[in-house]
Amino acid sequence: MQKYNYFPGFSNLVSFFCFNIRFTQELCTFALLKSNPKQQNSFMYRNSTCGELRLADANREVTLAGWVSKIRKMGGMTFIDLRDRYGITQLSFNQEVNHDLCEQANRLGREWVVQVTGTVKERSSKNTNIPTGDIEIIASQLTVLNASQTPPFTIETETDGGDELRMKYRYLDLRRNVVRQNLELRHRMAFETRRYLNERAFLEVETPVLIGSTPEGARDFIVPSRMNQGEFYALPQSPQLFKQLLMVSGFDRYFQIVKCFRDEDLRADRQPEFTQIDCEMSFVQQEDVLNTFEGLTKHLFKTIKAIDIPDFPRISYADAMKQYGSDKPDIRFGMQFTELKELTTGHDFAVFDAAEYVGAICAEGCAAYTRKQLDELTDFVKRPQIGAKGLIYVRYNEDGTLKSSVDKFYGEEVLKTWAAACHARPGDLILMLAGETEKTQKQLGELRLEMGSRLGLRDKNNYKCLWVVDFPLLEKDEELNRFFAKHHPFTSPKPEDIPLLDTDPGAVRANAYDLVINGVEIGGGSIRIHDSALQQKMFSVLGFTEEKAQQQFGFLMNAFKYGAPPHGGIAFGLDRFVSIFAGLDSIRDCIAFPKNNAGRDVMINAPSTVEQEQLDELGIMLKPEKKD
RNA sequence: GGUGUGGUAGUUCAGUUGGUUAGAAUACCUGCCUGUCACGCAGGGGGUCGCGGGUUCGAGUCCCGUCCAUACCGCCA
Repeated sequence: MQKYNYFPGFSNLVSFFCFNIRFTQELCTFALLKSNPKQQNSFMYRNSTCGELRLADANREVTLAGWVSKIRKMGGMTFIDLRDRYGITQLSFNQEVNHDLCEQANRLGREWVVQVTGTVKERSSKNTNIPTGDIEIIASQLTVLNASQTPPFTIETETDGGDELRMKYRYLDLRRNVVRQNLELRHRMAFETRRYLNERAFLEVETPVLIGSTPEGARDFIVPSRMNQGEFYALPQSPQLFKQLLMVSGFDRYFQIVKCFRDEDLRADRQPEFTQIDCEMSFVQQEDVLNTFEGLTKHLFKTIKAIDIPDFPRISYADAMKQYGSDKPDIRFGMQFTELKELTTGHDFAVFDAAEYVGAICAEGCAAYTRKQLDELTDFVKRPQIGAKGLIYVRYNEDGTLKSSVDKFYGEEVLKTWAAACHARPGDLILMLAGETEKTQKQLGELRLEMGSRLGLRDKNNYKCLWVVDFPLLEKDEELNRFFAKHHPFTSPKPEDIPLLDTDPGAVRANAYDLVINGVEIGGGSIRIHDSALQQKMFSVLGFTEEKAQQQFGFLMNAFKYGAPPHGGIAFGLDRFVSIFAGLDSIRDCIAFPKNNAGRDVMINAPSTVEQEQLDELGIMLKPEKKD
């Protein structure tokens, strides 16, 4: 319903033009605005943006273009908030000064695209909430570039739209300040990453997106090949093999900000296509990689958020599991585990006596927790997702007395030894879980995070970085009774652990490392195997036959025969990195067009069925739908 | 594949023990208003209560199924 067509016959031409101009401008403005905002003056639709005019510009005649954000009709006067990417500028129309123009302004609607020419004037009543609040434009000419339907939700910072609707109309959602700012942050982080790596002689090299499928790791997205019927490409889960080949080629320092694909179920922090800052270096050891990318991380914190981060602490995988029950500990707060197995056995309490592991955390100042709060915590750990059988607590009261849920079995003297082991003080609450070691540590880790949240110890603006090192090389799948690579099959074992490959593969540690920020795994990498014999050995431990290994990774092992340098690398998840910087709970908010929980793009409705003709060309026949 | 939460006006939500014509705010439309900036005031339109079945004299409300959304578990080298 276009009430006013100001350009009958011309509107298509105009919008085509408009698009081209805007597009060119988008590419230039970021750099231009920094150096000299006035350089934009020569563009055809506008000579200023809605964010730049100030009191100093008073009496200038300017032309702006943008979207009608709000109209306030006062009777004889009308005010319009005109919005573009750079901000909001108030347009002022006065019936006494220009009756027809004011009438024209009154007929505009939200989100109409207009061009306005007028004079910058100091406001008689200023708005201190916006940067342009000291001035307004006394309009002399108004052109409607395009009308708009009423948007399905308000395009404001505090929108009334829910997530589902915002995703369906993502192009409108992206007009909102908060969402656009997330993408601007993403741009700056990618830009600073390129600057930092470029200054250190890294080359950005593009690697193919249509590659072959490999059995290890996540499920591949598969692309049928028309020219090779019955055969399929796969989309890369990472450019892993190619970046290693680039090292063999002598590129020495490679990086790429690159889309990667994994056909697995989604989460708030997992999308089927995501972006990695993918890096590889030659002639380096673990220490070199950690220093280089600790430097990158510090550079980003410094340049983007103006925060100086001290040197990152390091923790071994084994210690992380023992102290935090997680391979990505949130070290914004302490509350490390205390093992109490020895102090709990021999008191006829069957649960503890039978348990392989008894662990405790000490929640400072929580001794006064009510029955209800303790029940909530018990329910929390008993949820199927966590799966603990129950929760034992010990209150260390302010008066120094101790009270526990297992008083029947343990006297106060024993409880005191627990409290001492946990470094608990009067006023603290000790929470205990028992059971099989690995499982219980993970459960206790979840409880620790929950307590950290409840106690407000996980401040989004407090950043704690951590290297987790010495990951195990292999992980045993108990069901299949075989080993899988924990990182990937090209990760090198620690030299001193190589003999264990034959005797105790599960105990072999890898030259692998993860960067963890505030309990989020931001990046991970390893020093690779560069010796074809060791690589062959690795494949055999992983249960590949020689033929199978040759078939899947033959090109890599062949390449290693032609002078592969020692090399290693790392990959950062850009989406997660940005969402940590932006304080977001979900990576979707820093992705322009994300997928929903079911892997759908609800805006363009993908995935979708294809024409029979397309299937025929590919030689693909669909299975009939299952009928039960 | 599993568990939890949700689905009511364009939108965000409320809706009591199952009981009269399903409400609020906001958005939208109309009128009034010359300094608003969350403008204000008056009025108006707007509903297949996700869908299907069942229980009941009677279902937005209870039961079963199903679809959609979302968080998590499995999965994610």
